[in-house]
Amino acid sequence: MRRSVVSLSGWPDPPPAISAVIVERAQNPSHGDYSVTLPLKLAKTLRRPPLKIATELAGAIALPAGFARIEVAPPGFINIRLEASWLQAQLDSVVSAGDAWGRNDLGRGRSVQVEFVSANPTGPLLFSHARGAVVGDVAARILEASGYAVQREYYINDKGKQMRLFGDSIKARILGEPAPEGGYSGDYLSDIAELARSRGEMDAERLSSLGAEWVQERIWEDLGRLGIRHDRVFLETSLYTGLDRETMVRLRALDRIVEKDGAIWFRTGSEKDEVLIRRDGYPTYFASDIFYHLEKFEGRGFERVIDVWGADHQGQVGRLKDALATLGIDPARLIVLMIQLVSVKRGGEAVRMSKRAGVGVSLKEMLDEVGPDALRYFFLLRSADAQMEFDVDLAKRQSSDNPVYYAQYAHARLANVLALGAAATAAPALERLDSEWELDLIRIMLRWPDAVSEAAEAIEPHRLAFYTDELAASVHRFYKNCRVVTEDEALTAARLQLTRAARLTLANALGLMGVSAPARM
RNA sequence: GUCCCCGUAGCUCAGCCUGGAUAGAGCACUGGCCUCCGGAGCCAGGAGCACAGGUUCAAAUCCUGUCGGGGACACCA
Repeated sequence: MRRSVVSLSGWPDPPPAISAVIVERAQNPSHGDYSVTLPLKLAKTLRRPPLKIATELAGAIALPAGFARIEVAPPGFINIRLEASWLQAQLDSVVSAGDAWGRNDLGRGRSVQVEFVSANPTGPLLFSHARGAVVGDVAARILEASGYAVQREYYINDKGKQMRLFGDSIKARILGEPAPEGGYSGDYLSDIAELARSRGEMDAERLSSLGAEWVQERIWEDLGRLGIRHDRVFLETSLYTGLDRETMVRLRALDRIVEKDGAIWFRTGSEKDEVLIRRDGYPTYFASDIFYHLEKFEGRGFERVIDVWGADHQGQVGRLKDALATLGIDPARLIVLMIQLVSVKRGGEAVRMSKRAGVGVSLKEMLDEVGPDALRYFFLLRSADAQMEFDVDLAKRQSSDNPVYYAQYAHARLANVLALGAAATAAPALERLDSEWELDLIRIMLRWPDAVSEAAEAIEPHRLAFYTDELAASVHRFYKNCRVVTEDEALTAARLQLTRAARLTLANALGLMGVSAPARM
């Protein structure tokens, strides 16, 4: 429930007399457009019945133009209703806003980086990667629509054990030997082995980069099909050209470094210190994360950084923020979106997801089966911090009544009507858009800018999908109950204007989610 | 054992941050709706806030505890 008056963007300010008190948007249309609960809250302090306070307060308010009426409801609410004419009049400004309808300037040009996917190129993307990919991408889109300067980054851990293991695994595959302990064993290794053979490549290190290159191509391909592109790839190795040493020096100067057992530790201040540099001289993930984030904030100057991480990295958040704070960076500037696990069910059975073993459902396979639009919408219909189950069979079977088609169909219907009414030239009689369906549609439409800014503030992409669903439902009801193109030219023109505004809103909403808005389907 | 996320309708999920007026969708099920812009649609129906305390005029929402599911607590990545 919105509490602050200023965030009711796109809606007229409530009457000045009550702007100073708390005005909320009514949650139930039958209560009006705005509601005030202040009398209930004041009742105790004033030691008077809330209904009396409400009546007096309501009586003292002179409604300015645009407002129809103010009424009191037990046990002490004040409800305020907008004039239909005000709602109708908004259609023109919606239509003329075009693609910009719904955008806001919350970010005021501030720079923010969204780092997401960042899977190592040792195996193709799995279905489980898709959730973070979609959430990260849509978070970036929402921030862009809210006036932030956004950069999308893909981080590759191109140093260390996994890459060596990957090379060894390819080599083993070429030689027809079993994969090394803890190595990779998916079918795709055979393709890489084939490629390596054709090039006469046998050196494990060369094999790992050859394989990584091959896999990364597939990753870009899958992401491309999902409508996702990154602005920049960041290689872990680039952290080790001085930044690592400088950071260690700084931490040491801050007296946060301890050496023991042959390793170098970060003093956390709590019981348990954390290893930064292992006994074998290699930095831990914790260390590279510190270097990396220092580089983001100090090196590149991002004001905010959003990391999209799997829930299994949850333990890392606290200590990374602690280390950043130590280095003088406000940890609130780093926002970590924890993407909870997606479990996959197929044939009524849980499917195990393991990248190294190469089992599980690949993203490519899911893209082939359900398509990018349905896949994106599916993930957006869940909040990222809730675990979810995905039934593959259900997704395939339901592909024609997937929620995404509901929204896309609403858009196609409107587009169809607009094509049909393209020749209309009469002046629109907007005041005749007075049915419950038409006014309801306008009300929902006018909430679109708030849906975007609220999603941006909370960084919760799923809000868009739920808004879109609601909008689509209202569109379908309007379509069913209000025939647009008729003999009545003035009404036709008015409804065409409403149709234009609704189609635009739906298209912008789908567009922000990276879902297509087809004119026919 | 400590920490994080989750527990809302038969199933999959919103709502919780910022407490308000009969708790919302989709799927499934039941019954209606095409002389009329696309039935991938519309209308109607039943059923739910894990449990127990607390705070409050008011709790799905805030606090504490219990139970249940998942995850994290490495010189792994």
